Amino acid sequence: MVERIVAAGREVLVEDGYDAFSTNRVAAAAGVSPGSLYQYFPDKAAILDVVVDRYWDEVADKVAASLADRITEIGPAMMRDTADALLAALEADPVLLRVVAEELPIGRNRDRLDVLERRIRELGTTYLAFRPEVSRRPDAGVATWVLLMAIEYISVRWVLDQPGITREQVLDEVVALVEGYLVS
Amino acid sequence: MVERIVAAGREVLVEDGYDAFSTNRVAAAAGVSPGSLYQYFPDKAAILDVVVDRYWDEVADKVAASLADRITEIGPAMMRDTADALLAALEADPVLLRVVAEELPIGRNRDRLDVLERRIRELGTTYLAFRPEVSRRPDAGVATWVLLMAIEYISVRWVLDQPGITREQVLDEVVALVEGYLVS
Amino acid sequence: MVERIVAAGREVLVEDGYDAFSTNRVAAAAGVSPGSLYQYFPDKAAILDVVVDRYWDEVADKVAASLADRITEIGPAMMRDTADALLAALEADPVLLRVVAEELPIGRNRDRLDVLERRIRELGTTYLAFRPEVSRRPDAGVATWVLLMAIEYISVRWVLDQPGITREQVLDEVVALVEGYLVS
Amino acid sequence: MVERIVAAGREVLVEDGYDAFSTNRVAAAAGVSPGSLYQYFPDKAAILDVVVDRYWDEVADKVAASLADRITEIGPAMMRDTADALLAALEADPVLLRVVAEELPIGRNRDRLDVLERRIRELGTTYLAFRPEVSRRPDAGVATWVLLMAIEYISVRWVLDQPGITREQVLDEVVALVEGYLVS
DNA sequence: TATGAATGAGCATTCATTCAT
DNA sequence: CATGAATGAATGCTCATTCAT
Repeated sequence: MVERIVAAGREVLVEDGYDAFSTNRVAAAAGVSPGSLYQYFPDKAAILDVVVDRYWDEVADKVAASLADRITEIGPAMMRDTADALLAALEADPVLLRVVAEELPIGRNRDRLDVLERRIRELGTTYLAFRPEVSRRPDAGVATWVLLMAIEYISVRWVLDQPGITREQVLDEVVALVEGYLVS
Repeated sequence: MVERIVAAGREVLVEDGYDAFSTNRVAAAAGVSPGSLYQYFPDKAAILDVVVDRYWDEVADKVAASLADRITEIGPAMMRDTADALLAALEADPVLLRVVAEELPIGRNRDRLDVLERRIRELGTTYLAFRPEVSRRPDAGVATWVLLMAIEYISVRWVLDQPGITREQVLDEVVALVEGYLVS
Repeated sequence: MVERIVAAGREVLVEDGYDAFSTNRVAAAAGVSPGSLYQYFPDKAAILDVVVDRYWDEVADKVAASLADRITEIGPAMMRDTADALLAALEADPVLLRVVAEELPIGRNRDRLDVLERRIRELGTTYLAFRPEVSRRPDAGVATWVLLMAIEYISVRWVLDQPGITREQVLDEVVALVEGYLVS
Repeated sequence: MVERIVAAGREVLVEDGYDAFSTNRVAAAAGVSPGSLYQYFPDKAAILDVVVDRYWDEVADKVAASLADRITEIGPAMMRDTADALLAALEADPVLLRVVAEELPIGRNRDRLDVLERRIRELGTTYLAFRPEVSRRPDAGVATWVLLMAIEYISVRWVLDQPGITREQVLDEVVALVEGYLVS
């Protein structure tokens, strides 16, 4: 039932945008009565939270899967593949990405995103700490955060704004950005 | 009167968030009747637009002013000062920044931000085109876009999330990011 | 509940006139919340429509009932009884009649009235076609329309304006009008 | 100035209907400020009253003019010409007629119409009183009222509803109605 | 006189939430 | 558990009217 509701919520979001994300609408899409929603979720925001969480989890899982495949490698190729995986993950559902990234009152979702980011950050920090030859940056945690922000935003904006740059170019530039940063 | 309304709008936004930004609320804060709002603005969105425009204009003006002072210089120092100015501009009203960056249905503001970004992008593109020795990146337009996204988001997130990184560090890292990227 | 709302709507109309026919007013009179109105009616106009439809249906039913009783008869007596029935139907709620006939933006009701009129017109046309000896008028459809308009308006205005004419007189005159017209 | 306002009011009514008849709208159409309206009229309704009065006066004048030409004649021809004149007067501005007859909250205008009707009624009454051979109806006042209502409404509805009846037919039928009624 | 900015009560409508069934 | 009718506060916006200039 939770499944049904979450799926319906995502459907509404994708097909009609955040403005249409009303409890009645979601309930109707789920084929349940509005009252039933409140048996599984404390309020409307909670439903939205789960939908968005799921989305970011999907994205994270895809990137993580790619990362797992390349974890032994080091250097530009790994970076490129990771960025590629991120781009692919974001391109999988650009409509939902737009809603999530541009229509939502993000205050609510910030926390969840933070969790995700913290996870990646720890990963990167640990990685850089164990392979200090990769980076000349003084603080691995800081370096990871900086790169995380940069890559995240560049990827999202590229998918959403299509700023006249080819996919290959973005990947090249992201690699250059990371490499250049780490060695300086 | 337009002033009063815009000021009241900003006040409401800062003190109570976007959810409280209702016409009645703004009118009350301005000490006017709701009807008077419509003598100066076609609808609620128009008021919000002006408030947000003003905010980004303030930020842009501050960065531009700093840039004007350092225009002759080249290299890391200029970059650092510019990033510093941006950070300072964002730090001036972090509460409003949070509302503008996280609570607003950004669809509205995307256009405005695009304008701002396009302006900066042209500036950067031109600059890099005239001083090719500064950059090894193949496409000046692409390079500017990449750096713009990265610096913008890093700055905003640093101000909003205070991720346990000192101000000096962010500046150092931004400079490193830019320098490293351009030379690679 | 639909009943409650419609009854409340009629009440408001009768007691306070069309200007007071606001959703809040009707909801209050029905002892329901304004939101509940919209569970049963798409908008305010729909409520008004039903109230007015009901009224004209009542009038039509009363006249039809009288007509059914006298259908075998022919001539002045039937005409007089029918006019009597119409007058009685209109006199049943003169306050509502005034509101319906004089305060309403009739555009809405024109269509409904047209339906009613067309029904009667067909009746009359058929009747005259089958009993050509009753009328010398060349076109039964036209004759019915003419009489319909005349009787309708004379009756309504007599009830509403009370122009110093007795009830018996109006009936006499209506009969004379119809008889004289048909034989000339 | 009163002229300007009344003309503007009529213009608004004809061009945009009664819903658009707001003080601001009328003031704008008159090229005056809304405040100025209240120097010449106590309220919005008063403006509307004058506009509508003027309209009915125009109609009445035209009919009266026709009547004056034919006053010596007696019988069908006079009746026909008068009905013709009324039809012509109503056809002169069918848009305004529709607004006046169907969109207006007539309550206000009933009084004015009453005046007009009383005037005609007196005319008819006197006429019939002086030429008793014309009518067999017992009460000239009543007879005039009855005919007045019938002709008025038949004419208005014919112009507004165009019920598939030719102009010649209406005139024929109106004459038949009057003649038949008076001799019965 | 003429102005027009200001008013503010009022409107139709929505929707997250509740609770008796 | 599930329902869905009922809620009612809140919304964006209008417009007849006033009054200081």
